[in-house]
Amino acid sequence: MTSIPHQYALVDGNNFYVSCERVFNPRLEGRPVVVLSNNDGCAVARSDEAKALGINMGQPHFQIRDLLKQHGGMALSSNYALYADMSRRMMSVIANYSPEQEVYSIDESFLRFAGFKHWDLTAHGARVRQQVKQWTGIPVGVGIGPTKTLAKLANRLAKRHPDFKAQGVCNLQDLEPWHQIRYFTEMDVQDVWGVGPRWAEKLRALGIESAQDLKQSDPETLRKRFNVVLERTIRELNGIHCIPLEEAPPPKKQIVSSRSFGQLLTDKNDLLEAVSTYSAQAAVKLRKEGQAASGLQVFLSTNNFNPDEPQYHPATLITLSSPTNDTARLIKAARGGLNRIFKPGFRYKKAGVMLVDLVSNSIRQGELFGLVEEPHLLRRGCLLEVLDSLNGQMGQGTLRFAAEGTGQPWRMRRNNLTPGYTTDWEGLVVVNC
DNA sequence: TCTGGGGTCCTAGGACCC
DNA sequence: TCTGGGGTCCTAGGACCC
Repeated sequence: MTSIPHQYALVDGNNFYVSCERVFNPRLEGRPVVVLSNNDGCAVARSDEAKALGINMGQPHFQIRDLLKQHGGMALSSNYALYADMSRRMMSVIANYSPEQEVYSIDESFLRFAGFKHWDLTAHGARVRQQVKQWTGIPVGVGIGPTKTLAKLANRLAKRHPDFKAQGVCNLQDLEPWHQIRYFTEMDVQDVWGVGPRWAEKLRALGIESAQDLKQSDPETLRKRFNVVLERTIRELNGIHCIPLEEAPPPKKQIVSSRSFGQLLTDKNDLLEAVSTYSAQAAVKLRKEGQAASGLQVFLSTNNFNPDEPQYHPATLITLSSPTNDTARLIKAARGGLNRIFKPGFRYKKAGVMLVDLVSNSIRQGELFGLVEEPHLLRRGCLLEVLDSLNGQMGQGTLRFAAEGTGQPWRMRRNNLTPGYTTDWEGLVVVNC
């Protein structure tokens, strides 16, 4: 190959949720801190100090409570409004460093560098890092490589390997081939993007244990034993571009809103309220996406973790007569579904609503027998717009449907929630001089 | 006592059609 | 005894990601 291929960077927030909290509460620095999942269930983000204590991703809160206490640590409820807003800020800073950006997740962004041949990309990466830190307070790691998979791998080195951790940037182009082989050989095959625990186990059984082993495997053979996804990963490890940059997120194919309850539920009315609330939440997402749903699935679940408990995990799909994004219609469908699957005598832990068969609002077909209702539909549309805009300004749930209930005994636990520092006037940090 | 939530893609196999 | 073949669509299950 004569020309230098395009390069990709992966910029990724370190311990993102914890870092967001630390920006506004310096007392969290230097201590083990975890951020908990919904319902304060398990650890979904950990500070370096918490990782050093051996706290794992997804570990239940009750298992680590004492350990944290002993070490002066903290467990915070997740403050999603804060993280989403900090993410938006971080992404907009990163966007200044390339015309092509993919926002891959709440804390990760790919950049593509085409026509940057004469640039020192390592220095460029260092500038991204410095500026994100200065402008948002979030520390990030930067990995650079000729494919997205390699950029991911480089990012992992940047964040974890002692040789790069201090600078926080790793550009694979800077490494001599023998050097690269060493790092790839040190890396467990499961740490390659696209290889999960199941496949790692199967691969190890075939003698493929490191990233280097996988890189040198035959893509055709492994495609037959696994699938085309793993074949692509192998090619990407070898610098062959297979996974494109997605600058605009493709339209969603399904929208899920589900939640474990703060307590086990037996009363059908509580479940009806919960399912109505989840439908309303899903409907908001649906309208933001500019889509309408043709189907709605309702599901219920008892507590999986308790083997002594009688288990019941029903689900049902309701097909709507025409695609809709109207909260009222979706709530009605969901309640109908719940009535179908609910059985008394079980203690329910979780419920959810899934919107499926989504179609774009703009190309949506009129209902065969619905023409008479057009003016009515227009009015509904206006009503929903007002609802969304009011809730957008005043906070979700300010205005809601009666079916969602007022007591909401099933609401999730969030016992240690920090303020909405950047999204709520009440949450503004006050500095006493 | 206490164990998250929201997505995507791929494949195999069955149903159905001609 | 003997019972086609090829194509498409749909679904469930399994894997992955954050």
